[in-house]
Amino acid sequence: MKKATIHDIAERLNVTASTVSRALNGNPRISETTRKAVLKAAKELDYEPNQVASALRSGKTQLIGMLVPSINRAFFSSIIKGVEEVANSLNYRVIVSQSSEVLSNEENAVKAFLNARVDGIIASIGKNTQHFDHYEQVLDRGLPLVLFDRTTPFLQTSQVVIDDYQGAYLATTHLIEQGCRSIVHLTTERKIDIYKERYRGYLNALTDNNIEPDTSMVFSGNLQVEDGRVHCEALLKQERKFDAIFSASDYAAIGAMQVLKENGFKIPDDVALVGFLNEPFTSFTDPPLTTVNQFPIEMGQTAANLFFNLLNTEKKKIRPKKTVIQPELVVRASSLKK
Amino acid sequence: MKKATIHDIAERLNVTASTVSRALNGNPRISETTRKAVLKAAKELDYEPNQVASALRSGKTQLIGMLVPSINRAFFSSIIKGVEEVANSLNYRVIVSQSSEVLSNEENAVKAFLNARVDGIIASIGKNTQHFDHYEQVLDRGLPLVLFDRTTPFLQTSQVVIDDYQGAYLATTHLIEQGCRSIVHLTTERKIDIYKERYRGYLNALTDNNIEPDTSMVFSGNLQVEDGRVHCEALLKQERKFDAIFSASDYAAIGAMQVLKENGFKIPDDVALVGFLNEPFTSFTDPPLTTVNQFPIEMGQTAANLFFNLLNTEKKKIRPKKTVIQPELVVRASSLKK
DNA sequence: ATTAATTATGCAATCGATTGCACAAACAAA
DNA sequence: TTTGTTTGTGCAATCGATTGCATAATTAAT
Repeated sequence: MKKATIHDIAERLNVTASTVSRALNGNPRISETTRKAVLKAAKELDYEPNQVASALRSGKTQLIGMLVPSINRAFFSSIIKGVEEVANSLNYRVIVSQSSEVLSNEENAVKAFLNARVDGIIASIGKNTQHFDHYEQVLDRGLPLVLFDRTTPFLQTSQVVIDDYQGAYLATTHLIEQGCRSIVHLTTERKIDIYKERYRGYLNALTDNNIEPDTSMVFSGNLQVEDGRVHCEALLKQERKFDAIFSASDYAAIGAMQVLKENGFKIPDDVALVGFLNEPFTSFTDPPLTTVNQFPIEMGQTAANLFFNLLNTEKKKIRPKKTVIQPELVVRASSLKK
Repeated sequence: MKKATIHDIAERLNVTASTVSRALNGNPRISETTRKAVLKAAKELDYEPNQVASALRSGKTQLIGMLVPSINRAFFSSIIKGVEEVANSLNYRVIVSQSSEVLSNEENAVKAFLNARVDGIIASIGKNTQHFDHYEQVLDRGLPLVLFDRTTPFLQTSQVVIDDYQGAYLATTHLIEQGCRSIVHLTTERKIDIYKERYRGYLNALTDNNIEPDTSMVFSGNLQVEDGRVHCEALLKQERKFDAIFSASDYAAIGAMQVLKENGFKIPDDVALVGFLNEPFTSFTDPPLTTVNQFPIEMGQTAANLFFNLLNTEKKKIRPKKTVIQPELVVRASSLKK
């Protein structure tokens, strides 16, 4: 049994498909009588619009392409959640793809989105992406493009980021307030801005509190659990004096926590710890890890709102907008002395 | 500057759009000469097929609707990841929606998928869903439907689940092998099969080892962290003797772990702990939590494979297939004595 | 009663790709 | 030379909804 179309409705009422289409879309040139009849017939025939046909004619698919490095990372899946919520409420659907941080995947995903004729794209660029031609194409076609978290100044388009500088500044200041003076920083060499900003926040918090930054206290790696372990073991081996670690990632912070505990250090009394990301596991460590909340769901909602802003703005009047979300320091036992 | 269509290619080569279409689709009735010319022109004009037009005519959108209770839960986002990987490699895209365990959301999402004319649906049903009309509609339309994790015997369609019974059996047996005899079980009243199966696995492991099950050792709640805490506190208050807890969820296990540690119990020596899910945080607790891995990414891949199986099978020959994934006990320090 | 203005609907093209059927050209067989 | 195949393309309809323009029907104005 096939789905009813507007033609079936038209036939039953002895009108044309045009009339039915207009009636269903609330066109004011249709009489109230006809409109009611159409709506009634539509219900009786269990009519549901075919969005594919509609999309072909109107050029609007009601689809948003969403590209993330990895779907199953807490941060990204929460952003997807936020985007989905807003999109859904406005009758848009979200197509997700992942780049796995590989440029060619990223390019292919964007191309696939364009072929699927999405109405626009929301994306976070890969860690190592330096070419942006594929995104330029999106803009050239006049499609809305919103970047989140990992952005680039090379693309003139709306973006949402958190204030990484502020997050790091808050974290470091908090450690100082807890009496720490020798604060280690775990970071990465990655070219994306977010880590530079966190590093800058760390440095400024130190100098603002009259603590001389010491570059030998800054360790660069991949920010994974193992990196945290390695750096921390190196610190201990060198018998360096330090009373706190601010890690640009929760994972490295956990690695450090493990090593510290294994070596009999008390957290936070001997060494206070602060991470970054507010990964779900941070509240389950022992002690629970102080970290920086990036509000990923809200970030997703914001990205979606920016998206619809672009979508509803005349092309000529579009002015890219950058939204900066203020992060929140989540203070837990790993840094709270006394 | 508008996208080129097959008509533009046709015009340039003085052939018709039919020929171009056939050439691009590898129809053997097109001469090699023409095919090459078409391919060349397509490249020069930067032609990309319009999938919307193709979808309208062919009835295939290359879209899969994927419905999960919540996008940002590790288990579900990993399943999405697995589905996306397979789908992507076969040139399909995945639309995601979340039900938030609310029936009306579930119904709306399915309806939205149908309106978007997806080629089929992969879904996990809501915790409280007892009506399946919306899924029946999918089947009535002859669309592939694959259910995963949370399924129902009321729908005749392919599904992927893990062997919850076996997971629980392994977990409980492991505790017994570690010398435990009084094993508490944390579960839920929910109507979905998975918890019943885990309970059954727990019981059978006990009786198979000549341990008399004691229903007063079984606690039912929501399986969240707080529930684990509450149940554990109750146990301690009643001064019940127990030497292990097998929780049907990692969250409740963590709650219990917290309470035990707060009360000076040694884990695993005084009480051994095993959870279920293999949530990412379980490796970061202290001690790390023994748990049951459900292989969610593999489950997603399997679901996708079942989906394409259905898609490529003649309607008449379709025989729903149930795939059962064998879980793995991930033994960590929370249960490993000595 | 005639004209003008308004209102409701129909006609037909369009979006871009696909496909059954027809047909011309080229070639082979008789 | 005639008939029969094979091969490569074209024609035109189709998928279902949308929309500019035309027109019929109704009402208002003169």
